[in-house]
Amino acid sequence: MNNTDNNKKIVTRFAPSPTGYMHVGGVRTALYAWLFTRKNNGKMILRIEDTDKEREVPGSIAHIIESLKWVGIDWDEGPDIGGPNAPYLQSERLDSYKKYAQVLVDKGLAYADPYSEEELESFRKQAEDNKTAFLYRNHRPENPPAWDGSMPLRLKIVDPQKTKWHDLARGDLEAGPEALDDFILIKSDGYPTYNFAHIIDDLEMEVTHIFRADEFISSTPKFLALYKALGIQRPEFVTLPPIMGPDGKKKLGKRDGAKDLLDYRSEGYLPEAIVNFLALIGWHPGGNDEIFSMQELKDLFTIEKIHKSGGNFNDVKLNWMNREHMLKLSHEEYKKNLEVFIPEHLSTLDTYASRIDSVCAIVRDRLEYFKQIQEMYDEGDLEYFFVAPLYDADILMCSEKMRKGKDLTREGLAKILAACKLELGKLATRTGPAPYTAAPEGDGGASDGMWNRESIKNALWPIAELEGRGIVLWGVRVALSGKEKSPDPFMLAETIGKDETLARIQRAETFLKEKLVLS
RNA sequence: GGCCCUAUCGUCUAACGGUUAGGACAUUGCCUUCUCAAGGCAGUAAUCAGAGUUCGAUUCUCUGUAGGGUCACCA
Repeated sequence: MNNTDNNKKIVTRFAPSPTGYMHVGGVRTALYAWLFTRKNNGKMILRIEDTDKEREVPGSIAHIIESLKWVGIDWDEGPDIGGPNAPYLQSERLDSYKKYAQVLVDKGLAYADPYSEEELESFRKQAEDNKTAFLYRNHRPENPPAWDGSMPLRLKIVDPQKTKWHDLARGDLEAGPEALDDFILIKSDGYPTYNFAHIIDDLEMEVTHIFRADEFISSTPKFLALYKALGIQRPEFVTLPPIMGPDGKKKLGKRDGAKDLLDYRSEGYLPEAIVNFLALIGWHPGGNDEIFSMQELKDLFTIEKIHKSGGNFNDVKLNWMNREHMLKLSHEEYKKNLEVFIPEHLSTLDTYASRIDSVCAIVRDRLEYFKQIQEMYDEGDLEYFFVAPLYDADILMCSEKMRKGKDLTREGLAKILAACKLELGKLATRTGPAPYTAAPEGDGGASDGMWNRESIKNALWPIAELEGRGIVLWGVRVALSGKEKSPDPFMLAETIGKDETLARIQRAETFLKEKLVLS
């Protein structure tokens, strides 16, 4: 608090345009600004750049706000909460732009553009034919008409020269005089262009640091010319490297599959993981750590560590990272997140409440994002936890390889299952703590005859050693799950409970015998 | 095409003139094992190219090459 007294308070802004949803590139810009602001006890402003009425998409402002909030980004002033610099919609700040535009007109640094669209187009074509860059200033009207608001207003570049400037993230940058042209300040519809509006707003809102995307580098000379014309000091530029699509060929954009940020929410990604992942495309604190919480990112963040080169958005690694964050969740948090995606068909069953905790624990190692539980369901890998499965004789009988030379008939397997049932029947019904916490290592709970993973294993083991592990454990497991692939039989038995375990083994036994008689 | 930016394993990256160029994801093999998953161990894999500066370049300079951005009454 007291160490920044001598310095000007840091003010940043995130200024999206309401032209649709928010994608990961935009979020990353907001994230860096936010990390920087919060680390330095600054102030963050949310401003909506809605000067293009054509492209505006209704509802996007609310959608953007929701997106930002989801990943944990907040702001001190904005259209939703107000503030001393209100309004925060550019469309409501037209008077300001007009005021500064008039200043420039009075100074002789801005003038009305009298050309029609067709005339402009022919100039452009001319330049193209001559293989030179089109510069409006080469066609600047000698005696422009007075600006009455019906024509576009352009900035007059008086002395186009090479421009040099410093960017906090990119270092020293420069551009030739070709980058400087008489650009439009106010459009003929009365709205300002981005180029003009953002500079006025940043001035009035006293923004000190502009975090922006890579594509603004090329228009920076124009901004600089405007700052100069207005006679004002510019904020610091912090230009972020681009995020490329998975193929690394193109800047990630909506057209190239950049998803709506909120899609990640509906797929069961954790906001912490998204933030962690995004933070590390284009920035790294150094060292070998990769998993960071929002708090850690905030503590570690420095502009100096922002990269210059672009990075790819690789969702395979995002999935890995999401799992890492899922693993950090407490059981209760995990369960809460998971249950959103469990089909109602299952969650309304009588067996659901007593088994879901255990299912959470089993599923923990297997999911990279919560919606994958639905994929499990679709594959038939979830239902058997709650409902007795149907059997397939070929699956119930394990493979030759598993038998390790031993002969096995259906009747033989039925007998083995009967023996397993007998042994398991001797165990007491579980009365202890929830199964997901009752998986003691070693012999804890193994000798007391309680129904848990360890005691189940001990009950089954002698039979498995006698008849062959492959045959017995496979047989019991499939009797419980009905599936070729599933968690091990001990976990399954523990999860579904003693009664259900015995009942399912009985069913499998009967199934084998009946099948035998029938065939 | 003009202007501009960038360049380390397939991908995300570490290194701020001296390292056997490190980690992670992915991939491959092995171990564990009743299957699947998880886990453990191991392996393959990079400084775009060419000049210079330097005792020494991934690191600094230049050229080339490649990729990207931008040249709107869009932001």
